Amino acid sequence: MKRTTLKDLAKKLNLSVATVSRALADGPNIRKETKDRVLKAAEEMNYKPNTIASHLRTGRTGAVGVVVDELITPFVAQALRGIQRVLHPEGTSILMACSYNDPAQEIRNLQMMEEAQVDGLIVFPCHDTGDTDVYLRLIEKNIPVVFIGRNPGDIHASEIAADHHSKVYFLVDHLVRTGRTKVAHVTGNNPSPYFNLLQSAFTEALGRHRLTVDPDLIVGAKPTFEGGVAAVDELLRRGKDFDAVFAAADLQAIGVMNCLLEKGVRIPEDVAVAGYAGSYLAKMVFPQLTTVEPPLVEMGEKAAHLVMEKINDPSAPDRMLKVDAKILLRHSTHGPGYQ
Amino acid sequence: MKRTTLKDLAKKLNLSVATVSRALADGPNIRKETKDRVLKAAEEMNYKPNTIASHLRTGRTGAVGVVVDELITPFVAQALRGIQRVLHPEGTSILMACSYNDPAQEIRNLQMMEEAQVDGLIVFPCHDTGDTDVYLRLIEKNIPVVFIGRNPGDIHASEIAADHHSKVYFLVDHLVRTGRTKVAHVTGNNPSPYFNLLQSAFTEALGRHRLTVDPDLIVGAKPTFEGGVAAVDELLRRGKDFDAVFAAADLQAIGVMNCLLEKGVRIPEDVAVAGYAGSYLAKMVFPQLTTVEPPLVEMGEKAAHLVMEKINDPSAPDRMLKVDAKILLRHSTHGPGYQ
DNA sequence: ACCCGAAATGAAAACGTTTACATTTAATGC
DNA sequence: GCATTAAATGTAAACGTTTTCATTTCGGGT
Repeated sequence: MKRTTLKDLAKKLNLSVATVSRALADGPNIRKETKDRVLKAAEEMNYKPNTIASHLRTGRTGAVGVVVDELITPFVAQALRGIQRVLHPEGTSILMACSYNDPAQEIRNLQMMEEAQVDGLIVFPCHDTGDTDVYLRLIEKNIPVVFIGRNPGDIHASEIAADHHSKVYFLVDHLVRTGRTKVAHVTGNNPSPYFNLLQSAFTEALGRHRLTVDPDLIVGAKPTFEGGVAAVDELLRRGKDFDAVFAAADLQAIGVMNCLLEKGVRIPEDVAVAGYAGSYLAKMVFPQLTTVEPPLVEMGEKAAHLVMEKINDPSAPDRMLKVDAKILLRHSTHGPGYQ
Repeated sequence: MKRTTLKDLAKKLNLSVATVSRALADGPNIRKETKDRVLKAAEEMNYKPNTIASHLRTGRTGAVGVVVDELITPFVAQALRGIQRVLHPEGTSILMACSYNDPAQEIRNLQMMEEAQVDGLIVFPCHDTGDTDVYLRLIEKNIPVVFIGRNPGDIHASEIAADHHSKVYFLVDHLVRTGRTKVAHVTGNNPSPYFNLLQSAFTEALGRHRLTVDPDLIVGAKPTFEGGVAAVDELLRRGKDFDAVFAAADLQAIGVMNCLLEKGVRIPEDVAVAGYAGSYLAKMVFPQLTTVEPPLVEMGEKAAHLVMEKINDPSAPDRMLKVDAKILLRHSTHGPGYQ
């Protein structure tokens, strides 16, 4: 059986389509009594508004696109929780696409979002950023864009970011203060503003203790478990001694740990391992991993709020929100005995 | 500046809207020459079809809803990869919603999908299934539904599932053959068809070796890391000796491992640990976890194909596809020396 | 040159809302 | 009781496609 439309309701109630429409949108200019009549009939005839028609008329799709760099890590998963928590109650749905850390795919995803005519976009950019033209086009089209975690290039859009510098500084400082002098750093496989930022904080923290960075103890690797394993192999190949590893990504740190343990190295007695931008994964390994955990759910919520704000009021200004990441000192850097 | 419409193109080219539309949809009944003219003009005027209008006319949204039970585990993440790989090239977008293992949220998500008028649905049902009415309503509305992993209740819809029984049987059999006699089992916190299936295979495999199941060695726990930790605490509290643990979920198994290691228990020397329905997470812990890995990407692809098939031909039959999960024997059950 | 069928194009309705504007009804003040 | 204004309802256009049906154009066979 066909679905009920406003027309059907109107006919049934001897009203015009307009009044029925007004009765359902609870605006003014409608008599309480007729409103009730309409609501009752809508209930009876199981009326469900055709959102597509509404979209055509209003020029909005009620959907926000979420383009993520990856999904395997809980990073995005957690943030999505915050996003969904804000968006769904507002009746906004989430159109998702994953880029799998491939800039070309990221661009395709954005184009798809453009075609789907989303009302706004929340983007977790890939580490390696490609072309930024799509972003500029979207922004020119007045589609609000909010970045989480990174901003590819210098795009004029809202952004939610953690204060990486101070956190990395604290973490590395902590490693040195607890007696480590030969700290290795596993960074990204390609230079990016993000990884460069972490590395400079790393360098700065060591410098504070009059330690110079040994280039042989800096190794680039994919931000994955396998990257961490490969990084350890590379470090060992280089033959320089190290008593701590600070990895730019948690998955790397976990790979580092696994590889070291495999080779009989004790953690943290022989080598301390610290990760970064982690999540509950860090708690699942043994020994549990010291890391810095951004408030992912909160970041998602903030991003969602920002995008909704801009959707509802296109003249709203772009905003750059800083969030405070939590430093979690655990056994991978100081063993169970540490206070 | 306003976006270009068919009308604009028609006016510019002195054609009717109809012909322009036909030219762009590459059907028959259009002269090669005019088609080229239209295409050229469309390019020049940067014409982008208004998909919303098209949706209204065709009654399709070009979106498939994906409702997932959780996101933290790579389970769904991997399957999504398969889904996206199939759907995106067909121009179908993915409307996502996560239920966070809350049946009430699952129902709300499904309602949201219904309102968004998705063309079809792929669902990873929660462990605890609530009301199945929504499903029945969706199916009655001729919205194709494909389940992955589980089928909540006995709903007449397509389904992609792994052959759990034989895999669990194999795994438990393997534990016994490698010398374990007191095998504990961590199952779900609430009885569900899925967990019951695993447990019965577990019982059957032990029975084959004339081992009876000690009810004290069966413990229910949430399918999470914390659930695994709690399960070990409970087992130790009960005081019965055990030399192996088979956990129904990988996160549980990892929690079990972590908790045991914390207490100085050696894995696998003292206790062997096996998980189930895992993913690359199992490879990240130390020692690496023995588990059964469903072909997640493939399952996602199959689900996507099934849903598209049914969207394109509503009379297509429902199908129940079995996939073959991979058994991964690793160090958590037999140590590095094992062949 | 004429007719016929096929191919190409045009006219217009339809999809189901929302909303500006016009009209009717009700309420208020004198 | 009548004018004035506000509230409630109706009319109809619009959103941008797709598609049915009618019309025109074209090519080929006699």
